Amino acid sequence: MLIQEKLNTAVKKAVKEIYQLELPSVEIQATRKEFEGDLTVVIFPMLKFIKGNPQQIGETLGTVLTEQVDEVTGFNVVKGFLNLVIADAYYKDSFDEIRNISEYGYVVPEHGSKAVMVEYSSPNTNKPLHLGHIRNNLLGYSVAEILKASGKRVYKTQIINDRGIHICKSMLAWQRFGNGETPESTGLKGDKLVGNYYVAFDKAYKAEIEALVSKGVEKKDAEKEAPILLEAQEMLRKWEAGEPEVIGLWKMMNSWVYRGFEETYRELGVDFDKLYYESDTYLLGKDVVAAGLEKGVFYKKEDGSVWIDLSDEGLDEKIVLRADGTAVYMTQDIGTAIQRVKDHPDIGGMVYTVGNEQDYHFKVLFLILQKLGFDWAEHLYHLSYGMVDLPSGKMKSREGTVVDADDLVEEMTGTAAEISEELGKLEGFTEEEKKELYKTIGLGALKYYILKVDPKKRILFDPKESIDFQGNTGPFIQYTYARIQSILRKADFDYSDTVTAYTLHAREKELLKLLLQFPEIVQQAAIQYSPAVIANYVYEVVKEFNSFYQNVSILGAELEEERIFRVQLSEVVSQLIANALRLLGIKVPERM
RNA sequence: GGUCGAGUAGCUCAGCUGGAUAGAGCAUCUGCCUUCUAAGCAGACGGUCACAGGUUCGAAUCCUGUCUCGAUCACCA
Repeated sequence: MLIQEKLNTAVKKAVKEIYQLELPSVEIQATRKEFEGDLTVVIFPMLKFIKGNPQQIGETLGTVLTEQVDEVTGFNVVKGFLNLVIADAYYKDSFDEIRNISEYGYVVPEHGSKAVMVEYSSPNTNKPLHLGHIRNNLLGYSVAEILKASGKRVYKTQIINDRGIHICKSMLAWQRFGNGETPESTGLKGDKLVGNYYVAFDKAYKAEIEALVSKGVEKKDAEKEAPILLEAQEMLRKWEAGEPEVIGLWKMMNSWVYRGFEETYRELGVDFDKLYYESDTYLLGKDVVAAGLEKGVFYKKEDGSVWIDLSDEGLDEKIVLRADGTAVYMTQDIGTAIQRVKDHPDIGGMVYTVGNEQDYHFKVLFLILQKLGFDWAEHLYHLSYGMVDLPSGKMKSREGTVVDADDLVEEMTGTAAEISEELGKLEGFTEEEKKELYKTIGLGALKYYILKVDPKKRILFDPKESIDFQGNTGPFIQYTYARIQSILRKADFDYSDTVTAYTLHAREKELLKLLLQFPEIVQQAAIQYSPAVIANYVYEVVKEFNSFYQNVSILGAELEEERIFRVQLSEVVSQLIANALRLLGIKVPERM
């Protein structure tokens, strides 16, 4: 049993015996470093029930707890805080337990439990991925891993926006200006090539608008009448009609993009269990709307369009089907959600990793699904995150003001290489191994940089100020892992046996306290859908370990039991680092 | 205008289910590599927790109002 729970009951029991009172709760927290003790019972909240001065109550309770709870070996009272000293043995015994758990902190999902589907990435197939997508991918992937570790079964998915007017724009531009270029003929990554034509379209479109305006057409009208836009719209109609030539072009260009995306995902280390394509799902949802009409969830306006009234929930009316019977975005999302549960009947909830610009959309979507009466609709979560902005403002693909995902990864890898070579600790590494290591470190820096920030905060990314490799960073944490591996390689004695009757060094005790928190941290991160919780925790552990490492001799300790225990402790810390970083999608190096 | 989110050290961020003197990193400055990897350690400097009220024994944290920034309120996705 955790000592906190034990203290909780002991305090309640003591209060009952001494004051004849039932305490509803007891507040126990970690003792602050500047005071002596390990755990602190806060007396103040009890004053509502117990009359008296906090100092005295503290003294009384401290005496009783020391007598009745084996683990409590001493206490002191400062103002209304009862600081308890917990026996080394408690921490030491707990350590010996977790030492033998292979994935300490992780919970194995129960067989037959409900699954969560986590959606992330969901790109358009007309342009390459950029820094905004990176945040989305890293967040979604990490939250999926965290949910898994917290004991949930998880499906990772994305919906690929592979159709629509924006796709037709790049298709049309390629048809017009492409001269038959392919990724093979140009040596360009497929998504980059297609993205270039999306930009080319925009350029041509703007030129046409300007030409029209100079002929005296109003700008607003010009934007609607530009021939190239009309042609793109016509192409979309042809696509919807299934015209073979357009479909062929569409398939070809999308396949280029997919190959490009796959490469980026592989580099980033994210993956998916199931892919959905908008071209398959964009017609879904209409039958659900019909059913909802019958149930009275929706209503029809005179022009035939279908709406839902959410004014009772403080929202507006929202259209769910156009007058001509075609679907809107909302219709699709309703249909897709239902389709997903049809495909995976074990789904009990879903997480949508989508930027905060769509907060309203998801609020409405979830309400609609609830009103339609699906039981899983109670467990939908919009993992909303802030935009990644540049000092110059928003990233815009059309205007080329984006930080390209591949470029950024390459840059980070390059920086990692520079620093590594400067430090020159990689004797005996093959070129291949070095490349692998640089990627591990570069990605570690990037991923940690993005994930340590609370998802809902926006990130201002300044390309000129490169991401740090020192301090509260991914590489620092990786470095600590590598350091420990070095110790383990050098520990040429048998350290498998449990050390008994050991007096903990103050820094060892601090480390053990932190280690014991990990399972709770994983749960907290899952409840809050926040990789930042993991990131901040692992940083704290690593800082504490480095302090220990620098101030306490491990392999050079005088006593054999010290050497053994400290190597064991180091090993457990390194496993914890690896397990925590895995939840962030960050790899650990054996050397660096 | 309505709604939602953010505002903490020069910069980037923790802390937010109320608890002790608000913590880290970067930057600046001081020490520490003949001892387990100095991407490190030890320390210094740095704060009107946007502002004003309120609740409380106690508020960065909860409530109200104000200000600033962002998003959103489309038969776009």
